[in-house]
Amino acid sequence: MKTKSGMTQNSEDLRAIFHAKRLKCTPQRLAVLKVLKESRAYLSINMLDKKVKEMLPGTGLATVYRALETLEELGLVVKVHLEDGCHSYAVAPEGHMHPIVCTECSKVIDFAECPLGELSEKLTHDTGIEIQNHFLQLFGKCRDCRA
Amino acid sequence: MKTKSGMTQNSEDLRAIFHAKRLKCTPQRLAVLKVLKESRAYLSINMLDKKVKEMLPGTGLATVYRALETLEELGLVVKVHLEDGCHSYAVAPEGHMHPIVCTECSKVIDFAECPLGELSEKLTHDTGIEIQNHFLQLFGKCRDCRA
DNA sequence: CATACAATTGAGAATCTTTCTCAATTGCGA
DNA sequence: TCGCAATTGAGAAAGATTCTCAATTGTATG
Repeated sequence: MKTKSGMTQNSEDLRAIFHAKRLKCTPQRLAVLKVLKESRAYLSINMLDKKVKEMLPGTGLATVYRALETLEELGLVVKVHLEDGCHSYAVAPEGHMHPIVCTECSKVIDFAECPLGELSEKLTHDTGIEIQNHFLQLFGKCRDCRA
Repeated sequence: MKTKSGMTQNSEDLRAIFHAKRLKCTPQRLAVLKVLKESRAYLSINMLDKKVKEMLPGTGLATVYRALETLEELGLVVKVHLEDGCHSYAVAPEGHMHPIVCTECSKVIDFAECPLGELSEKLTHDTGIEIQNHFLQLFGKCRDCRA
């Protein structure tokens, strides 16, 4: 009952998401998503590639790239920018949320209290710029890593 | 009188900034900074390279990369992440500010009303994560580009 | 102002990272 | 089950970034 809006999609939900856009539900795409879901952290392309190959041997690097692109278009995965300028990927949070990334262990905690709704309106009014989008990430050290 | 804390450093200020870290004040580094200051917009490496070569013919691409790295360390320049995942560079704003990037013309407007100070404290308290840093950018369409 | 030295530079090679190509394979609708 | 369009693997290609090294150039020092 709650699957469609809840934390995780089951395989049927996923299948529907793919088919709605005439995309195939392939083991490679599922593997990439599964790896990200299981890790609960940002993963670089190389780490992803490594873990996907463990889960589904033979998967090519190009396929990992392509799967990420597809999953991003479907809103299932987000690309993130790390402080050093590199890219990584994570499962997309539900609803409008922003991630807190632990700088030690790369774990991700999403938070929903986005302070930008009202600020955007104010800025649009003050500056004449029509705010369309924003990108926000926090970096910190999680409880475990502080011990 | 206000140069040291105001909008722009004059050449003497700059010289001091370099020398404080035993770095040379070279025409190449100055050119990269000048191009960024004059453009008032995010510039990709290639655009920077092009404009720097116009200002100081013979400057190599590697030097542009190295200058950006140095200027970033000095806090004079910031690396930014665009929506498509590419990197660009801009002059660092004074104080704690965040940029609004016009998605049409790449112009940058900095704003100072960072809503994250109090939110960070709240999150640290609620989640146990010690927030160290954050990254925030807004995207929108500026007045000129809406006409 | 001349000198010496360490930092910096230019050019191209080397090393990633990401995309593209194309034949072979595989989901999936009919 | 069949046929077709979408997808994949592998490697080539393209792009982005860093490295190497000899030559050059700021700058502190005298």
